[in-house]
Amino acid sequence: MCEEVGLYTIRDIARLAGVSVATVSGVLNNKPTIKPKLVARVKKAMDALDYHPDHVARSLRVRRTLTVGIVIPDVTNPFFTDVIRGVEQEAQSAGYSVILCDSNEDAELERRNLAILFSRRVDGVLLAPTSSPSAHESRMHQRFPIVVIDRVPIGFSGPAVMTDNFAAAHEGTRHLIKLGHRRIAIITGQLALSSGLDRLEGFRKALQEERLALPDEYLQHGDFQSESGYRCGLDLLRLPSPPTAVFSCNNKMTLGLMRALREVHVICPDAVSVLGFDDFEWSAYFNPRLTTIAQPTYEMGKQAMQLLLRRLQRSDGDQAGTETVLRLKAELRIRDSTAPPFCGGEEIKQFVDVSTQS
Amino acid sequence: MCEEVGLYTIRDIARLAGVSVATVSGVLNNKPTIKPKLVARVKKAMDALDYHPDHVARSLRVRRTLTVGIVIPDVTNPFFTDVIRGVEQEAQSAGYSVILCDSNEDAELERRNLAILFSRRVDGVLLAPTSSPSAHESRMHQRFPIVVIDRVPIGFSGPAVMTDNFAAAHEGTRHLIKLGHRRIAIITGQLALSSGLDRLEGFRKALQEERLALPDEYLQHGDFQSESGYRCGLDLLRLPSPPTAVFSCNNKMTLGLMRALREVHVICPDAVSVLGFDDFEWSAYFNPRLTTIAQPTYEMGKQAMQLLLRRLQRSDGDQAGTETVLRLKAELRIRDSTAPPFCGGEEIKQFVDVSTQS
DNA sequence: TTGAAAGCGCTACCAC
DNA sequence: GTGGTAGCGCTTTCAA
Repeated sequence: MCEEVGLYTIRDIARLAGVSVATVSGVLNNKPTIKPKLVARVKKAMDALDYHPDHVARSLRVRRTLTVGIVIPDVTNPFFTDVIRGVEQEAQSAGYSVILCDSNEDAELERRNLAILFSRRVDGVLLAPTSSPSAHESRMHQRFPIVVIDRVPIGFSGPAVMTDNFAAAHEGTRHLIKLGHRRIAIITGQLALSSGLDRLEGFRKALQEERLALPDEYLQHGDFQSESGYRCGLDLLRLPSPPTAVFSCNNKMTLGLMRALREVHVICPDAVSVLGFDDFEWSAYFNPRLTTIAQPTYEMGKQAMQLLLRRLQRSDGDQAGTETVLRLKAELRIRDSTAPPFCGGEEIKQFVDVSTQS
Repeated sequence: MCEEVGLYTIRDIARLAGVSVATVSGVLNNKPTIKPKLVARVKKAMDALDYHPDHVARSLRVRRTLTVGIVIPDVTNPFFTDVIRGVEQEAQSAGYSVILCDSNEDAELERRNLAILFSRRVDGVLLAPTSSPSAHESRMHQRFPIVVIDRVPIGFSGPAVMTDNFAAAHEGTRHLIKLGHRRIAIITGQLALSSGLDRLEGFRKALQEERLALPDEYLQHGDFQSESGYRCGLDLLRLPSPPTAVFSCNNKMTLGLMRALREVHVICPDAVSVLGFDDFEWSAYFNPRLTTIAQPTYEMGKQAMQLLLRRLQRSDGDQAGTETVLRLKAELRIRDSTAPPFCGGEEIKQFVDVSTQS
């Protein structure tokens, strides 16, 4: 029946209020030059018809959509949903809407999503890129402001906000070392991504500072997916001389690693300590409770959106502006999955300060 | 410098290809009446300029945006992100984009989000409503097709897709009963939501079938938030005669419940069994591994989007159509958090068939 | 088969 | 201060 309920236009309002469309438009845009009396009349008419201005028409006219796109590899990963939440919050309060695109860790899909977003004339984009080196060379990057989050492809330059992965990994590794571990392994992410490389480098640095070796077989190349954590974990545990501690570079891989541990009946932290990158609501309920490096996810989303908004503000012109890169500080959350090594075949010596957190 | 890169219009293409704009438009819309030769020429011109048609202008003209909105109470809840993933997938392959709105469990925000989506002239909306009874009376529900997911407010009628909560709760509770539990408590969600009420009813039914009592103090009213699970859990555990099993009606509340258990040093499942509604990737890594009722989340998202798309297809006219309600089947995943009751002060008798799953 | 022109709902300019 | 009107980029008659 009332299918076309409420599809009124500015002209309907104008007619009902007995003014011109220009006046109605003025009211919509809070033009201060319109007499209060008219404003009231127009508003009354709007209320009467429950009028909601057509954002599409407006966008076409003013050449701004008040819309941003966010392209992420996996909506299902709690890391990204926390980020999204921050973005959403910030967007809403600035009057923006956000179009969500899941690129499914697929560079081609990412490219296509960016094209779609361009067609839809979003004002800007937040992008957590896939690892494909070619993706960021797309022409889309010239089309609208992009703020990269979490991870930048090696060689990319432009505005970005992420965790200070180097420092975080360094701190986490130091925690392991202070516990007394000497044989420490790492399961890395893609090294073509800053988040992958920086974490490895922070890890390396901490080892070097203590003159600890990193045998090739302790350096396992993962890809941030659960499966790789599992596979690498298995490889490590089956080594003739397995590590006494493992640093897993993201939440998914930690999951895989824990599965591997369970499968070969290696008890954590008794036989091997586990330090995971990424914290999540459930970390404290694991068996054992997971020691993690918590990224400031929500904050990351907020900051990224704010950064993007600032770019959009700036006269909509020179996007070339400053190439801001924000590095947010992570937080080490020590729980039960890390402990001093258990008679690991080697010297368990020196005072072990478990409570250290610095 | 090249700020305005690629903002070409259909006229630019027409000029370059030496045809009229109508022809270009025809090519864009795959009109079969255009000579292949011209099509080729136009396409070449498009490629040359890397032309991407303005979706905004198109939307204004054809009065369809190929956009849907999804309004959910919490992007951060893995239940919803799995749903979103299903929606996204289905939307992408149908050429739709999705605008994400987090209503933060706030009825007023939900209402506002719906209004914004209407202004943006989305073709339809997927809505996981808050519990406020008034929300679904909004005029917005007359404006565009809405498919409700997960939970419908009591009294709502319209297309919806959700889990068969009654059956799922019934099956889960039977599992507890078969393990030998007699003193079984429940922590419910909002009973003004179908998901809250139906789970309670399924639970009740299973109890009644076995002539088991449900004392008032075993019926704890939660609100699907972690905090309420914690509070209700504490109340239950401090009862003079505490239950030997607790059924928690969603993932967040289960989390709170586990926290309560830990806090009062009650061992699960030795002292009390826990059955949680909602499964997630991490359930199997909890201490203990959680027995859960897994909803078909991804499927729910897919089905909901498909249902919506079908509505949109149907001549864009009679939305009044059938009031389809899909009830998807859940799956009981038995793990370690449920076990036979431990000399709970009462008779532990009869044969206990732990492996049952029917 | 192709092209010219009207118009989607809004804003912004200019004339009153 | 207010109103008439051109035009944002596209689709879609209708005429040629």
